[in-house]
Amino acid sequence: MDKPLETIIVDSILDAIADQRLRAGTKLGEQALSDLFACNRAQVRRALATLTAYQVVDHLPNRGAYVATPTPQDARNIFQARRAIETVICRNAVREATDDDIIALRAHLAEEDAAKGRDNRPAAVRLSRGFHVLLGRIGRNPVLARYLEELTMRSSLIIGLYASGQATLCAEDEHARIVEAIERRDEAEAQRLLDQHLRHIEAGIAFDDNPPATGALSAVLGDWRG
Amino acid sequence: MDKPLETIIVDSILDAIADQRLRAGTKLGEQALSDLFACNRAQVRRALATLTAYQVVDHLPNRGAYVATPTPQDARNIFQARRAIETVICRNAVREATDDDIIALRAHLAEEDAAKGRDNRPAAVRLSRGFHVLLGRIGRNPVLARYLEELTMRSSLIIGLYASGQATLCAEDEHARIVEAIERRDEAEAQRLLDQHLRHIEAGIAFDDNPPATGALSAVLGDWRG
DNA sequence: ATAACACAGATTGTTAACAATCCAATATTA
DNA sequence: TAATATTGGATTGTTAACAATCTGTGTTAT
Repeated sequence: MDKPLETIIVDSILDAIADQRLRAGTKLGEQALSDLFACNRAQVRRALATLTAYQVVDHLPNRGAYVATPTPQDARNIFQARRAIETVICRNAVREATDDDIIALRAHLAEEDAAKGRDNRPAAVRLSRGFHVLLGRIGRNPVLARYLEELTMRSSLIIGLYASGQATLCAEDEHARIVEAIERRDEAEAQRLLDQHLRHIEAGIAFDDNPPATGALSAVLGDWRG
Repeated sequence: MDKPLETIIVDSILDAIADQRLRAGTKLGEQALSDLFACNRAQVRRALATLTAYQVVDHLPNRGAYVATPTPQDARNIFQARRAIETVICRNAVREATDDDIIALRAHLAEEDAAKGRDNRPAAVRLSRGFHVLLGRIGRNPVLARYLEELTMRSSLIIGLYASGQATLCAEDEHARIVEAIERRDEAEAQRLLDQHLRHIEAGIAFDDNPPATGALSAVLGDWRG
């Protein structure tokens, strides 16, 4: 079941963006990527077209592809969209979560807790997003889940741009309270908590400083071989 | 301001799908498309990658690209997503619609009415979708607007598949009532009417018969030169 | 010293030829 | 006759070479 290489390239870059290893504005050179993934430029080119369609990459004609740099206005729109979508996902989750789903959620909370205890920020970032993505899967609507994945990815870019320094990760107790509400099948409360949670994240963003630093591509996209 | 050709190909195909000129399941051969748009296959290939990312095209490895064929389950998910997204768009529209926006909405209603009067079904289909897209623009959130465009496109495929015969177009008086509510700045009522409108469309779909007919590509994508 | 210009290297965009895969029609065999 | 093999044509996937464009550097002229 070897996946097509183009999929691997896309997923590797998406993972790197979600984990904040790839920062906004980083150039994604065709040659660099084809070297990294040991393939020809055509495949890289198609992968970049896909990522551009996902709006996590900006493609400037004759200049190349860059990791998208959301503006503050984008950020507001993205978080409004997240509230619209995640609210419904959350309602679905309350209605349709199985016992196994609840177990998975609790396990995830434990992982988040552990990562924060170990002061492992990269893991904490990944797991923080992972909570929302997991909720998306439990919501049993792949259409909404996919949009949520896109939006959480762009949220990672936003947080990396405008809140890199502070502890702007999802507060884990907010996640825990949402899980409790889902377990109680308290639809209204779960939705209220999630909406508030998203507003907290958005409020924690400072729209002033923007350090557009960029790192070496090979260091960041190292071990893509599953 | 000549657009890149890839964009023209993508938009042409999207327009054809939105207008129900391209039906679900139609094969999009690379050779046929490069002949039609007078370009080489590489550009067609990237355009198809973009359309695949938009989920309006299915790409089967070594077999080619086909216009997506949403399942009944897809349809339910898509309409739930539309309700989530369009409800928020509608609220935004009520809050931020300018006088010019209202004028544009009324003009659109008139066009819809005229097309229906002339029994011009292709135009009616296009304008019916156009109403929702226009609402999306007035909502002033490009992120939500883009998702809505994707979803209305897929809705066109669904209606074409499962409700081709009947008069399952948006009832124009429902559109009119929504505009009136927006004009009155009656947020709750506008949202209620829109939600109901979407439920009506969904209810009008019969999930039994599916005629996967397919037409000639050149007849359908004729005049792409702006 | 600054600004405009020109050139060289690097990067993206395009094209055409070649390889691999699939599909349908025909031929073969029980 | 029905099921399976085979074979030819068509379609997709890959590769490499070539053209166009951009970026940065160094030069020249004011």
